[in-house]
Amino acid sequence: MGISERKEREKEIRRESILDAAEKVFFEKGLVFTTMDEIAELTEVSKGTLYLYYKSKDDIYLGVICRGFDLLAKMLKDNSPPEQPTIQRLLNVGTAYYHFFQNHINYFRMFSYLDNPQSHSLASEDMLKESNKRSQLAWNIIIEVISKGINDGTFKKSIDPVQMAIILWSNATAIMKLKDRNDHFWLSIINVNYEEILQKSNSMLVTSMLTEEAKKYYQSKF
Amino acid sequence: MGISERKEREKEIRRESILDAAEKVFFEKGLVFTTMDEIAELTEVSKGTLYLYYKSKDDIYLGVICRGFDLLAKMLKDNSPPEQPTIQRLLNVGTAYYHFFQNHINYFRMFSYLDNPQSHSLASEDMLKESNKRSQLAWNIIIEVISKGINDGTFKKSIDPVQMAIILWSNATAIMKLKDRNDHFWLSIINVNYEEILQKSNSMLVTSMLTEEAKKYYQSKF
DNA sequence: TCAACAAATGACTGCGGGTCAGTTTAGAGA
DNA sequence: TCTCTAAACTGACCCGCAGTCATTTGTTGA
Repeated sequence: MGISERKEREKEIRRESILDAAEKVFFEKGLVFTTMDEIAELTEVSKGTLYLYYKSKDDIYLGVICRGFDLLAKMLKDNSPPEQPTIQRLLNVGTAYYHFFQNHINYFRMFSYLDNPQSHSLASEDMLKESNKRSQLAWNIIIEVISKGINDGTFKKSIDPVQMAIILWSNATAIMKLKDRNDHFWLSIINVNYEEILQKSNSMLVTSMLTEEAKKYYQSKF
Repeated sequence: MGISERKEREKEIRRESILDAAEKVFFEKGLVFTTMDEIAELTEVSKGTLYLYYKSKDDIYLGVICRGFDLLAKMLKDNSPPEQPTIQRLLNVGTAYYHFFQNHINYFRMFSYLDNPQSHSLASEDMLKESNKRSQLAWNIIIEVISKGINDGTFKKSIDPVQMAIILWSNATAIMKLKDRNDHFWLSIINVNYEEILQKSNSMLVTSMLTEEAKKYYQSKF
């Protein structure tokens, strides 16, 4: 009989509807200033019910973060079709990340929750693993592109794809975070063009990856 | 009469003794799990007194962060005496930062508080400005080194010192954060040698800065 | 010795995450 | 159609903690 399956589906729907509401409130107020009562009210459910579906406020937060990773992975994937030349793919991945940053800044900001392991004590291990799994999907896309580039002679053989992915990703993330901080808060060091910095640092790093042939071939790009 | 001066001094001492205590607790438990009662007890003072000296828990946290910046700036400065060749100075600044990361990891971790502007609403603007001022000291050291390198022909004229400082610093910070996260928590992607990554990315970036002459002269370094 | 002022105290308040005893609902069996 | 039971749901309540403030303690200068 399909009853237990239907129940399962309904449960899933409720889980999602909690995330729908939570997302709205988190986007507006951030983790600290969001209360469980607000989420409950917007979900049209009692506070107690929230705890039937998620172990803690932090777990709900991680639930929303998972959505962010899924969206990011999708954007990266859609913008780096395998038929393009490798270097174009890599540049497109970078561009897609920047678009994610611009158009889904709320998700982007939520990600920094994961940077601060002190706060994790409040989150369940399950949700941490889950969010980690989702983030892995995004990583794999870049790693795959770099690997392919090494095989097809675009990038130096000496490069380790995982290492390089970490370098490129970290660099981009760090600079976008700074940009965000300066866009919305006072501490701007004066006029710093972060988009330009991102461009420059990225091209420095990518250039160092290229083989001599690829460099000749693509030098018009830089 | 020197009485008001003495009082002033005593107040300063008390302010510092609060930070002494707070530092211990924060280092051990982190911001979230530290209570004002604990800090009060360790300072041997009542909770109310804490609020005579600092506006909030977050302000005390920022007070400790300021100490971290002072220490960092000192370490960077001590390790980059102006008489050294520029490139050596820049590399030494990098090494000093890494030493700071290794030996004063607690301060390093506290810095990420500033990355998350959402949490700032609880901190007073005064303390935020103060901590920002202290961090500026560290920035200035790198900017100065790079500027000098541009003048003495080590680095390309096309480089903007502030931009380059941001790039180098962001890169190093991001990778050290990842290393920290992996050293102490589960989510390690497997065997990733972060020290090597730091080395590589840094040398990629620094190499791209060098003039052709400097490259020839120092190529043995890389 | 005392008035006036400053410093320090700790019981108290308010808030919010999390709990759980009790209520409602929905499906199974008669 | 009418129980009966288990699962879903509820919201009053608990507890820990940041921050407050009326009161006490200490200091200074006359």
